[in-house]
Amino acid sequence: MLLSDSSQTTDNRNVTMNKDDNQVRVRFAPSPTGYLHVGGLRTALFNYLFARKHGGKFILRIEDTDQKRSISDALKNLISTMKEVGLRYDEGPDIGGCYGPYIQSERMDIYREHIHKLLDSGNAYYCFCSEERLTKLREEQRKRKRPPMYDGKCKNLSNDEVKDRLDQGMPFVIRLKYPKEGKTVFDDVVRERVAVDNSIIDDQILIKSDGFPTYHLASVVDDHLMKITHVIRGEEWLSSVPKHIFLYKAFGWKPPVFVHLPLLLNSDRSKLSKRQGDVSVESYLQRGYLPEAILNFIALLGWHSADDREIYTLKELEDVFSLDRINKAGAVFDIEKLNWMGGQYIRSLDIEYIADQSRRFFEEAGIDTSNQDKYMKAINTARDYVYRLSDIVEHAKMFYGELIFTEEDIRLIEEENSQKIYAYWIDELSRKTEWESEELSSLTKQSIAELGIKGKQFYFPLRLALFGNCHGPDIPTLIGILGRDDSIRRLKACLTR
RNA sequence: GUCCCCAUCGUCUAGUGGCCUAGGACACCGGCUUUUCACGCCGGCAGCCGGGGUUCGACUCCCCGUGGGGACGCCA
Repeated sequence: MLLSDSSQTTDNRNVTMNKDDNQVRVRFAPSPTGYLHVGGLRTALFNYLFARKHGGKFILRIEDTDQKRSISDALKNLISTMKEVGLRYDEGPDIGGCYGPYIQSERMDIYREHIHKLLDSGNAYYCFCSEERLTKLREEQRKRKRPPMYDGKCKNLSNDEVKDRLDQGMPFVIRLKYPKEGKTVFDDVVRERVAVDNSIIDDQILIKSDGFPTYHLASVVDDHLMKITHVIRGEEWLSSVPKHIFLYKAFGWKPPVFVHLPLLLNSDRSKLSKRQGDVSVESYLQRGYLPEAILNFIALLGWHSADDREIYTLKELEDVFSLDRINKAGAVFDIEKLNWMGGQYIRSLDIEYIADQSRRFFEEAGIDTSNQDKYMKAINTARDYVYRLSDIVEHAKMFYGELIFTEEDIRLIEEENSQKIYAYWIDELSRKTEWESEELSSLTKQSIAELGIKGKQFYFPLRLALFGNCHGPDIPTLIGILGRDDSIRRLKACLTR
C-alpha cells in the first residue's frame, strides 16, 4: 500500500477504549545508555499510570539498537531502579511476556523480515552514499539555509544497479521512501491536530550499515507487534510522527494513539540535561530522596489534578490520572519543590518504614543502630528536620558517638553558669535511672528556678552539652533519646575543673 | 536557517467567554506556637508576553508579532 500523493489524515484521539477493543497496552522504551533519566522516569510513570487506570498492560522494552551507546550494566541498573521506585511492569526483558523478546537487539530477524516488506512494496530503498558525502551534503544545505536532508541520489537506482552494488559488497543503508507531495496531518492527545508539509520530511534511514534498525523502524514494528495502543513519550519525538505514521500505513497497520508529553526543563528552560545538574534517578535515590516523593513530584510535572491537591500516593495517582489533564508547555524541574515534597513524605510515612529505609545511611556513616529503641526515637525526632533520608543521619548522628565542639562552643561551655547547670543536672540525673518525659520537664523548670538561670542562658549550654548544638530538640526529648548514662557522660565531658 | 510545538506569579499549576477583585502549591517575607531550631498553623508579596480583531463581555476564541523550546544523525 503506497501513499504517493494527497494528504493523509489520521484521527486517533480516542483515549478511552471500547470494551470490545483490545485492552490498553503501553510501553516504556528506554535505551540502555547508563542510568535512568528523570525525564525517562516521568515518561515511564505516565505510561504506568495510564495502564493501571485502564486496567491495561505496562511493558518495558529495551531499545538497544545503537551498539555504540549501549552500556553493559545499564539494563541491570534500569531494572533495579524501576523496581526501587515501584513501577512494576507486566512484560519486560527480565520477566518475559507473550510478545517478546523485549530487547530489540534480540529481534533482528523481525526487523529484517519487515524491511523486506517495505523494500518489496516500494516504500524503502537501498542507499549506497558514503557518510562523507552525506555530511558534505548537509553542510552545503545548511550554508544555503535549506533544511538539511537526503537528496535522493539512490532513490531511483534500478534493480540491476542495486543488485550489482550489493554483489560487490558495497556498504549500504536502507531508507524510507517518503512522498514529497502533500502534507501529513495527525492527531495527538495533548497537541491535538498537527500538520506537517511532506516536502520537508527526510528519507529517514531505517536500517543502518551495521544491519541494525534505527529507532523509527524498530519502534514502529515493535509497537505494532506488541499491540501497543498508546504511544506515550517525550515531545522530542513529535516531529518524527509523520515518518512513523507513514510506516504504519506502508505496513497496512493501524497507528496507535499518540501522546507527546511536554519536556522537562532546566531552570534556563532548555531541555533537562546532565550538564545542568543531576538528572539520574539513581543519584536521587542514593542521596536519600524517597521514591514516593520523587514519583509524586514528577507526576506533577506536566500533569495536574482537577482540584488543588498535590500529595498523592502511587496508588491514588493510578485512580485519578488522566491524559486529558496533561499540559502542553514544558515544565522546569524545580528541586526546591522536590525537597519540600521529600519532607512531606519523610514526616508522614510510617516510622518503621522510614527507619528501615534509613538504616543503610547509618551503616554508611558507621553508626551502630543496634539499640532499636534509641534508633527509633532518633529517627522520629530527626525526620522533622530533613527532606531526604541521608540527612536524617546528619541530625541523628548527634545522638551517637562523641560530640565535636568549636572554639565558640567551648567558650560557652566554660562559662560559670554553664558549669553550674552541668553539675546540677549530673547530680539530678544520677539520682534515678528512669524518667517520664513530664518529670524531665518539671526538672527543667525546677533547675531554672533553683539556679536562677533562664532562657537562652540556660537552654543553650545544656543543649550544647547534650546535643552538640544550641539549637535542636527540647531537653526532655534529648535526654529521652540519649538515655540516662549517655546524658550524664556528655554532661561530665563538658565539666571542667 | 527550515519545520513543528509552546506561552497565567521566580517555579509547578487551576482556569474551556461572564463564577476572576485571576485560585492552589513551592520558594520568599511577616506573625503565631516554641527556651532555641525544625515541624505545624495563620497571613502577605507576586502573574494572564505584546498588538489587533470576534463578542454586550475575553486569561479563555481567531490573526499577527515577540519570546522560549524541540526536531532537522547510519542517537534514541
